[in-house]
Amino acid sequence: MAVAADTAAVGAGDRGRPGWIRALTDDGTPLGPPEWVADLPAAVAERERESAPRWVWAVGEDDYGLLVRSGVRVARCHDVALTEAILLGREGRHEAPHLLGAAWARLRSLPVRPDPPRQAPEAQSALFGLDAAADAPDAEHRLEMLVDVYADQVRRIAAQERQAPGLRLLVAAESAGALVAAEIEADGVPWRVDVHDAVLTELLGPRPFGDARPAKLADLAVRVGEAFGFPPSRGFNPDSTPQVLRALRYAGFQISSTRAWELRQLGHPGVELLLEYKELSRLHAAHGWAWQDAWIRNGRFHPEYVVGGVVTGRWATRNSGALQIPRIMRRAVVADEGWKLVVADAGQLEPRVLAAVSGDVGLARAAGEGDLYAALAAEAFEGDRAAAKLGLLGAMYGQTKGGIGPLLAVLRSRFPAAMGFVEEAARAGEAGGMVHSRLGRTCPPPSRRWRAAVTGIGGDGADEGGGAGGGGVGLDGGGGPGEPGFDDGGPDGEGAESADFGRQSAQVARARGRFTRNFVVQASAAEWALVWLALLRRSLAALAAENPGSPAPHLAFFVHDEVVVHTPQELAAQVADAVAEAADGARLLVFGPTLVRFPLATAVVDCYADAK
DNA sequence: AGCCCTTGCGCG
DNA sequence: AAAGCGCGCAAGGGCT
Repeated sequence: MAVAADTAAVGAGDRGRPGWIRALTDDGTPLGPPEWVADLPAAVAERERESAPRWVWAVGEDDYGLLVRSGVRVARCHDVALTEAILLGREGRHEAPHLLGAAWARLRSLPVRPDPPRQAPEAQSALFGLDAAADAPDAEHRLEMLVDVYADQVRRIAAQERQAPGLRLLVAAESAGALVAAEIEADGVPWRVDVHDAVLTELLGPRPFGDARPAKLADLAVRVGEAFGFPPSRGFNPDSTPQVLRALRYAGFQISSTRAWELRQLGHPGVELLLEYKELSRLHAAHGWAWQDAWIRNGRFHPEYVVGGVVTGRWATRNSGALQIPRIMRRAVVADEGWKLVVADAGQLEPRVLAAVSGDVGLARAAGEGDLYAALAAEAFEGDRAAAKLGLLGAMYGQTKGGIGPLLAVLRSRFPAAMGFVEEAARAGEAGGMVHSRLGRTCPPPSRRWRAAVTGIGGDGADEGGGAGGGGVGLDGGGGPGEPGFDDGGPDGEGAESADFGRQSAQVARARGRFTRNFVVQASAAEWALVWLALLRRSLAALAAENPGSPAPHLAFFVHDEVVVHTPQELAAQVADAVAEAADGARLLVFGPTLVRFPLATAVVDCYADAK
């Protein structure tokens, strides 16, 4: 009487090993009673072999992480927490709690409590997105909650079919992203500690004891101090911005900051030393020996991704700075013996995405070429590629100064649909409205502070963006994305009357306009990349299945528009093909028929640093 | 000692 | 040549 289920909900038990499984139809209707299994990873692996259902779980980061650590991989999932965040975002409630407990409470019109804080990885399996309080429901009850919330999410997605037809794909891709993230975290980036050491030693001198400054930095610090007239005994610290500022002002320079580009204009002999110090100091602090101790285990760097951690849907990382690995440190990323790295970079991704989402035929034609900027330059900028690039980037970021005006004017006249698209998004943002990505991810609404600063009223009026259970919006103070710190226009209420209130409020409004202008592009680009990743993951699994005699290739790294696959050498060519096919598949799924292409710069290398 | 903010730079 | 999006992270420094 085995029923082949499309979908199966899964719940981890408190100790991680036992758990519950329940077969469902794809709309969440149970096909039978919950089934207790003594060894959850083994049971999941068995069902995966039998029917490869779409697994439903509360928090992929935890639930799938547990499975992966037990050596189990699955093909598909529905991640309730990530889905809830996307659905809440469409309601303008980005800050509302989104884990299973909160989602279920909202569904039942019960009081919604804040999401529990993240726990150490060892404790994660027990959490299941719920408070570990004394009244936390047992595993079987949690499975019921999971099934209820899943069915509700399926209904909510279906209800948005007209306004957001891409939502189903977005949820699938976001969930698949969580699979990729968990697998990369477990497999890790191949990282040669000896090479890392060699690079550090070459640049900084030998590893110092404790947290002493490495020799090269100590030496530079003294020389910088001397150059600016500090006797060595005074202990000049180039890491201290106020000290550097004082020194330079004392030397007669009018300088507003110690940013590198500003220092470079000074022409003081100490500046070069200072810049060298700053560069090396940063390398040491951010990716030096301490970082190595913390993050490299057994020749692998294990980053922690936060899927959908950025408002635009880009991934973030926790603690390791994985998305900011300095180019020079990529020399330490080396394939194992007999293996290769396939490194693929989707070049000029955002302008291509703009061409696709805006439906601008002229820009799409340029984006059908290998070098979009060159094509654009030939078409509208008399062959001046630099001008074409500057103009297009300026249009996507909302640049107004630096002589960009004429370039934007050319773009407006030649590519009205593309320019109209970003300018419409900017106007919506300035007016406090919401914008959406290609697949339906929604930008956050303006904060209370933003509205107060723009309208001059209602600094703390009724603000709850509707919705049961409200909870949690909490501190609205920091200024959200697109809302860089702005002053409240004066020490007290009379700011609203002051002469420059209008100017300030326009400035604040425009800042949000730049955010929404960029959101529609960056968020759509993130979706293309997510689908690319998901399709590639599927192809790699198929490739592994076709080559049982060979170890399996695996995704090793992902940064916004770039992937690294670690593969047995004999499969490298096929992996490179798979990467390209996935890119084209993502184009079709996300954008449908379009002239736009997403060409990749792909390299098969031993060392990441050799890819570019 | 620890919190919170600012600064500056790494990445895309 | 410098002002235009999204982030994470470390260090300094003011505060409690």
